[in-house]
Amino acid sequence: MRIGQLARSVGVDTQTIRFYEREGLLPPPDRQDNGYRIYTERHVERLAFIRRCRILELSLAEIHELQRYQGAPHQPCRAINTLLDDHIAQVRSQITDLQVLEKQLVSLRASCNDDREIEACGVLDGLSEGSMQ
Amino acid sequence: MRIGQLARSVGVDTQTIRFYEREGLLPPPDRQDNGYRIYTERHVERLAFIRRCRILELSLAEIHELQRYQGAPHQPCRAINTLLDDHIAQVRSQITDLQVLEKQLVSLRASCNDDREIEACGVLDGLSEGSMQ
DNA sequence: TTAAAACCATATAGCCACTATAAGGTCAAT
DNA sequence: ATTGACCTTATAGTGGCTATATGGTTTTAA
Repeated sequence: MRIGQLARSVGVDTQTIRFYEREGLLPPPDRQDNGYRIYTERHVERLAFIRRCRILELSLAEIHELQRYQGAPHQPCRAINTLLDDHIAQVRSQITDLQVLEKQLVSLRASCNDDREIEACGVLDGLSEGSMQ
Repeated sequence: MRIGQLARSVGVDTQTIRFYEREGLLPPPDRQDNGYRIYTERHVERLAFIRRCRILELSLAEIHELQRYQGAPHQPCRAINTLLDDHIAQVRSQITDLQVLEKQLVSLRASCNDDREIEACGVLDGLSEGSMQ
């Protein structure tokens, strides 16, 4: 199949496919005489794997690492679990950071109501004063 | 004061200050005969304002908008409150997205324990199979 | 048969908010 | 005279794409 069909069947842009190839995440496929890339079922699976990882917000570097593990099927899989644990920890810390942020924003917002003049705006005042920390 | 002192007093890199100037967030200061930038107390306040906004993860575009409002002190401040409300909504949606993500990751992680071979790794399997959605 | 539409190719720039590097000028102290 | 700390500009890199420009190829419809 050609790049457009691969793109449609996995749900990505053709540009993204070429980008993954350049980044070494997708093996370079054979070419037709006219230079068009020809993909196989393996490429579909490989691309779908990448996409599933990306949905989970794994970085391209982490995906690369996972692909290396796939090449050594008889190694212990602890490193994979560790990679995932680290990623989960990262997501959790992002969540708590954002929750702190949300509280700060809500408290700032509470310092104003609509229908004031900008001069008297509690929000702008909160941002201008060093009272924020 | 020169750029280094401004940077130290607000806690940013000198590069960042020049970057804000290029982006139009910080007004271009006067220069000494040798070309060095000379800053005033106003610049300190202005830079600190930017930094407080950035801590709250407001974008440079949003900060720009806030600065425009500061120039019109007798306009109603509703637009400012709306800007903040939108930002809060955005942060909240990021949080819920990340919470969904965390659940998916934890459930994937639960499909494996350490001490398997990569071939049998539940995590890698979950990523390879289309069972994820 | 020809012309348009749809597809493919490469190369390059843009997004965001910086951060890093290179290459050099200025100034005070030793 | 030289070291070191400071300043200057210009340019490239980060991540993961996405957009644009420019041009070749194939398919489809008039």
